[in-house]
Amino acid sequence: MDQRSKYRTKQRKLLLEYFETIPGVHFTAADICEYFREKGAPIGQSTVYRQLESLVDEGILNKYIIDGNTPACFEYTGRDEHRAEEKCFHCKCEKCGELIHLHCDEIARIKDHLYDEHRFRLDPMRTVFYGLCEKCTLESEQG
Amino acid sequence: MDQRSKYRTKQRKLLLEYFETIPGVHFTAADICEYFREKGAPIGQSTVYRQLESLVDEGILNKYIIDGNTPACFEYTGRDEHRAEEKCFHCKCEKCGELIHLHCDEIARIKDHLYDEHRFRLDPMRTVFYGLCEKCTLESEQG
DNA sequence: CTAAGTGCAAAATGTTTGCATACTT
DNA sequence: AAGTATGCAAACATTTTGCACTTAG
Repeated sequence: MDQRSKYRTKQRKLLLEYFETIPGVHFTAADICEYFREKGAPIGQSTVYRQLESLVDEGILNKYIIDGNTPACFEYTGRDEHRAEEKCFHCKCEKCGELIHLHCDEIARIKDHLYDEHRFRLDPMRTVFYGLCEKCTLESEQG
Repeated sequence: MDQRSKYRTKQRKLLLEYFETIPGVHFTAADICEYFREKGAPIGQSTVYRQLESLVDEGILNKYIIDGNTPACFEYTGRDEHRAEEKCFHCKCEKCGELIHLHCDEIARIKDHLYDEHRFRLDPMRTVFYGLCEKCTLESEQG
């Protein structure tokens, strides 16, 4: 389970530098491979997968699974305390893919409920609420 | 998108008969294949996948995608309004991988909150709460 | 020098598909 | 008879792994 990186390799630096230029943008492992291949500085796909895993583990990237047959989506959110913040949760629209960051005390209630009633320790940073955003709800209600 | 079955084949009947004996239970496509193989009446895996898809489409089964590397989970809820019951949610332990299936009114509150306060229509079937199960919580607090 | 990371190619995994055959209606 | 479903094996897509080699500390 200890997936943290210990060495500052060239590949890791390249990846981080790139991610910092695209905060909030969604990308797949394949996107990253392609980007560096086209740039003329290819990074092996196993390295990409391994670094992505590390970065998720370190909390530098978020990982979202849209559905089982679609490649996993990643997103750079920064290294900061952003995720230490316990009042933050994420909603992802199943239709347009929009990722919504919410700040709200309700998450604390959910967390307490899960622990008190079900002995489950919720990890709010890891949990993504799927559903429909306002825009897509309206669209699908009309036609 | 029209995945509905038109013929009542032997395989479909066998599947439905079995599902009716395990309402609320989680199973994967592989589980089903194995069950019928061991029973001495094997059903081809493509048939299993195709029937599962149909049954989800017809609203007879629910399908849950836990994460990209885990097989999809299905659950029989019945052919009736039963399936409109949205009191079910899923917790996945990040450590041991256990999937916990909870029936609880709280999910309705979360759903209402997300809609009332954030205009987000939660899809409880698609949403998985990540965290630590009781066993793993205890283990990590001690050893 | 040692531990960790890289990258290739191969394996693993879960699911879908092509097609000849068999079954439903 | 016509339309649909089956089941095998092969194809697919994504991700993981084994291993020899390279690199960071």
